[in-house]
Amino acid sequence: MTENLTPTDPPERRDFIREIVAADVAAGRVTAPVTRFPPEPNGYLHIGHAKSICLNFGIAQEFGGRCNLRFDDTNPEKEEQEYIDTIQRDIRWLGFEWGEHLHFASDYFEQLYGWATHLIAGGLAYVDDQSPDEIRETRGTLTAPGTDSPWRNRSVEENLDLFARMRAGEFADGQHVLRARIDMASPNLNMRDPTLYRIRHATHHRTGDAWCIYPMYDFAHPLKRFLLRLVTEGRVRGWDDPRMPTISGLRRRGFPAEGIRNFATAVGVAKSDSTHEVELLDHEVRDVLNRTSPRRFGVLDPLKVVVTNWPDGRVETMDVVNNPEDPSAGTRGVPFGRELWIEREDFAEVPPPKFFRLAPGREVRLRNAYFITCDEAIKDAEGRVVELRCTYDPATRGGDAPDGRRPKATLHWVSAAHAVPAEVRLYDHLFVRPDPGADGDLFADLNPASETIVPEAMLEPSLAEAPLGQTVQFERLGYFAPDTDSRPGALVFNRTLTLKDSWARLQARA
RNA sequence: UGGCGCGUGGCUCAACGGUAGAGCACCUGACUCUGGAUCAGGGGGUUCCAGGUUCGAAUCCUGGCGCGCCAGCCA
Repeated sequence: MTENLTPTDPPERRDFIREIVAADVAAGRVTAPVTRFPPEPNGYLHIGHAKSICLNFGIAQEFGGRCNLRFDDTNPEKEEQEYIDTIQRDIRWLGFEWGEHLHFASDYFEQLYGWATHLIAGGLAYVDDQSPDEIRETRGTLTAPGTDSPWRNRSVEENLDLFARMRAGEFADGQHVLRARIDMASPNLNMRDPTLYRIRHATHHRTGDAWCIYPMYDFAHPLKRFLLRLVTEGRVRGWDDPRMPTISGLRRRGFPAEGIRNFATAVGVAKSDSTHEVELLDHEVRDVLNRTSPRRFGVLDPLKVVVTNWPDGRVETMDVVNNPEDPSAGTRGVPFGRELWIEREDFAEVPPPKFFRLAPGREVRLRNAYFITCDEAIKDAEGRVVELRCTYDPATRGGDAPDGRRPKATLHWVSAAHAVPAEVRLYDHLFVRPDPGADGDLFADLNPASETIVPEAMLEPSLAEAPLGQTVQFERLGYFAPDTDSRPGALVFNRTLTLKDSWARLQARA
């Protein structure tokens, strides 16, 4: 037997569900809660599932109980083994474990069938011969009651016989259906004799052809179809596209599991349906990444700098801190030479007010390297700046001046002779509005600029073997993660998130 | 012209009959070898409206108004 989970510290404030569980435990009604996460294996898990996973597994953990993973696989036409595998991988990646408590609704088909038989025997269910259209027409409307099916009052014996023959495969799809006998006039549409079983001659991914009738379930889940369409119609790179709000997509984009868990905690549990600003997720993710991600230098839009007083061919290795938030992360060597790449937007020929970076005649610090002063900007025939001629101050090695002078800006840089090129993919919101599809056409709201490809960014050489799963910070730019498309010699990075940028905000206001 | 759920700062939510709070966002200052991070401070609410119960109502009651979900042989 798998042991129950070890209790962890409960969150500071309890939501109403945890209140109920705590009260039940205190009153001795239960010793340890058993929760469940019941996905249907018809797609990839998304951020909404992540919240549910954190809730159910989280409660189990906090109270020393356990959480069952139960697949609701009752629709053979939409479900696939691939989804079962990826769902399990995603839950584990988030940091949760169900041990041996893995279940499938399909394991209980026989039991479910038995219950259905009992309902029939008790007069609570009947076999209906109406067509789907007829059933819809007789269900009534929001304001008008439905009407009884002509088959509603069959004898128990006849119902039992028909239901057994449904199972035996004597009928075609749609010929019969098993319905609960409740109230066709109920103001609650869900109570107007809901369908319990339908005939589906299809091969189930687990039970094969053992069954041709399948039970119905009564949840509702708006997102699924929505994401599926994006995938099947080729609007994104797949279920794990970094723009997709799936767990696999967030992981590929570089979001850490801890950030997603913290988000789930932060949004808490409300009784009503809730939506949340993406900013909150971003905030939690930045909070984790700021503490944990190694710093690296990468230039997205390279501008050549030639250090004219630097001897040709000379290379120095600068000692650069890996993470100022975490001294134990140590330092690394980064080569520095006569020719460098800096970010094009870090130079302005005519600097606007409050622009602190490089400009003709101005001195800046190259992070953990030297101070440089721009002497000249070289332009091509169209007047575009193509190269900067600068001089460095040998006394400022490491980034500090003996005379104590402090430049107003510190720039990231990459040695041109050692740089490794990489494709970098920048992401923006998948949709141009928070309620995509509200006007009826989901695809009309797709953001055409949700992905921008930078074909040749220049990265420091240590990034040449960036391992998958490691999100790094490109200093001053944001967080980046190697994409699954990345190969040695053909690196691909995803921008996870930008850093907050008060200069960009200033510009946006102007 | 039905059922269920819900209306609290810009956003998402707390407050469970006893001084309306938090996080995010925003603004200001300090600090800084990332215009990042961090720290300190600040602006912001007739709790949808109208009645009622109560010493006291965001909270309970009544009636409005508004929003969401529900009419698959999907889950």
